[in-house]
Amino acid sequence: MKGERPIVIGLNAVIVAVTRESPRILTISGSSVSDAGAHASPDAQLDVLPFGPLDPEADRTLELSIRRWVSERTGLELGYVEQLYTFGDRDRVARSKDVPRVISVAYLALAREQRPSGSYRARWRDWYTFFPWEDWRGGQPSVIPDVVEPALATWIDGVRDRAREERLERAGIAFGLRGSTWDPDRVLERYELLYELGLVVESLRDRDRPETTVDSPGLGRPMDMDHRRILATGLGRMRGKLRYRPVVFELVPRTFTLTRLQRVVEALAGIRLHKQNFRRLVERGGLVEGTGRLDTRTGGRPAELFRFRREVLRERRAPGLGLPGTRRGRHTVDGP
Amino acid sequence: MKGERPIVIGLNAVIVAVTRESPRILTISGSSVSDAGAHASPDAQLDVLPFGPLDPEADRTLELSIRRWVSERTGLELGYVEQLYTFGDRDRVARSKDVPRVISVAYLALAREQRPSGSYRARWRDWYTFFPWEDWRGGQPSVIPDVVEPALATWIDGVRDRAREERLERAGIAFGLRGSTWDPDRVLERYELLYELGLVVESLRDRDRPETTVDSPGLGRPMDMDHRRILATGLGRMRGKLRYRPVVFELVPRTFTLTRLQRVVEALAGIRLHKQNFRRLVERGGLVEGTGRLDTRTGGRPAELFRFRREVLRERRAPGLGLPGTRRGRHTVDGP
DNA sequence: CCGTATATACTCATAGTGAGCATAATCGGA
DNA sequence: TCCGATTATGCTCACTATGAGTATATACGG
Repeated sequence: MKGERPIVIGLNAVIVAVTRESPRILTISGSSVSDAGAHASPDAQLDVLPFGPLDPEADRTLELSIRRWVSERTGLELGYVEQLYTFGDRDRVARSKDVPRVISVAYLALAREQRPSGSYRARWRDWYTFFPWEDWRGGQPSVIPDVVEPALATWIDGVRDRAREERLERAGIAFGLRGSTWDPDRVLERYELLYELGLVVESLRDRDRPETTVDSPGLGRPMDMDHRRILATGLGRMRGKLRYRPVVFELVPRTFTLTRLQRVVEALAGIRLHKQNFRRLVERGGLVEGTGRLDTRTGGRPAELFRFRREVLRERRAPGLGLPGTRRGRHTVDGP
Repeated sequence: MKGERPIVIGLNAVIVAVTRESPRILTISGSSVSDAGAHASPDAQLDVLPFGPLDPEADRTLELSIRRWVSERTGLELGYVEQLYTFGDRDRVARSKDVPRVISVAYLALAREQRPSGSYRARWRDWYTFFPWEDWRGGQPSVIPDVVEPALATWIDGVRDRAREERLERAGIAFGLRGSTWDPDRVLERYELLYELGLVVESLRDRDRPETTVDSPGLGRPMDMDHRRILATGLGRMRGKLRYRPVVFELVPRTFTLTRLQRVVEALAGIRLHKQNFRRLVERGGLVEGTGRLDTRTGGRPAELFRFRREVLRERRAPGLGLPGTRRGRHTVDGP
């Protein structure tokens, strides 16, 4: 019969900021995770994303709830906020039937980086700490040839015929092998594949015993529960969003040089962009306008300071920064 | 204090099919709405989307839950399913504090049309019944100049200066006025604007008394609770998805003529497409392959039957049917 | 005042896209 | 049998977007 196991609902936030060339997310680190909710793992070492229960009366909408409690607990005022995904797998928090089923409505939020305050043990972390294979700014990360590809090869050869073909194809698409292009957006797909392969600590933990916290070689810092999966979802969404909405501007100061803007995009997308084309895109696309002022601290020739042109929102249909490879064509890395 | 008002969680489905040139959604119509859940309005006339409570133990994931209960109640086997959005506004079901707060996780699903079976009072309805202003296949729907535009004008002139500018801009973007292009995807934006204007019956009901069920002139069939908003979200998502994922093929038979395929896309997008360019897109894009067989029942020259090329999924990055206006440029209607 | 570093401008080849013209294959009736 | 209507299919053209590369401008430190 239904109705025996209670259901609780929580809110979850993936809060993104960028410092210089480092994309960051807000995490709650260390031990007193249990402050955050009733259902925390006993493991004291793991990070979690900010989350908490939903107060059924306090706010008119879920988004307002998120904004309020992030602000109350960390002092951060969020800029752009959008609903990310609702996570509700039966065993995502615990496999026991004695523990309530937790449905988490996750939000993606952008903030200009500020030091978080408050009693909450919040801190910013570079998101590539959790996903080292996602940062291609310096070329292909070494974990891929060293660890991922061999593991994929074994996995692929574990079955035959049709099934083998499917694995081959899936691995190719996810990691840009065999003539496919590396697609920065497929973050979740890659994480899930690594999870399936058992390369990611969480999958061992979920399959075997909670105590398993072996450091997998170069495969990033784990998180508690399914929070790394939530984060992967958020990172993928963030990258996708970059393409067709001018969201970067939520992450940079009011005026900025084009190089600075480019660095922020590159940090998020995890790839290097062609400088001249980036300028063209952003200027001719009407996304920015010059202020006439210059920034002389750049090293060489001083750079003009630009600002975001809000008007673009009504002019163009989908103003974003089309990352390369939007159509087809291979992406080449363009050394720093 | 929190915790006094209970929270319940439900699942909600927007199930899409296309019959000939009519895009349809599955609705539960008529009186015994209360079968579907504990919290139904007393009004016997209104349609709802299929929805029900979540069984916390039955299925491993929410998506499996949706598939199971749709199949149990209507006999439909769903094809493509994706999570749509989670609706959790405090007063979405009732304003009273004595009624639990209902969080609904909505899914978008595609099905080839079949007659629904089972005790559930399910039926297909053309979705333009609910959104008459969204169907531009025969040119601009008359409600827009007749009803919407005058109402927008009044609304815009209700304030001054900056605020007026903002309204002007918002209306322009949503309905493609003042040099903006009609964007088929902005379904939710338009619905919400009409709701704010009070043109849509639901907004009167929510503001005043539940008994208000006046037929608004040409502004479509209302639904119970916020289900029409959910539907608008689904329709918008569906249209967006068309652009970059080959989802249409879930809605057509295994083989089809290109004209038939085009009609289905047009039905969903609510606009007419340029025939030759549609062919080019779909053929040269590698989305379909000819079967060699012909369909002679088309009237003029027989048309070749095509099938979907699954392989495209691994070849191209984002294979969809880029509707016109993806970049900029005005969309022209191309009379039937 | 020269080398280095960064910023900005311009060119070129190619691919995608909106629009329209031209040709092919069927049918029903004159 | 041939013609007009009807639908399918093929092709051209202009224009824009984009990936890539070359060239010029303006600062700094010696």
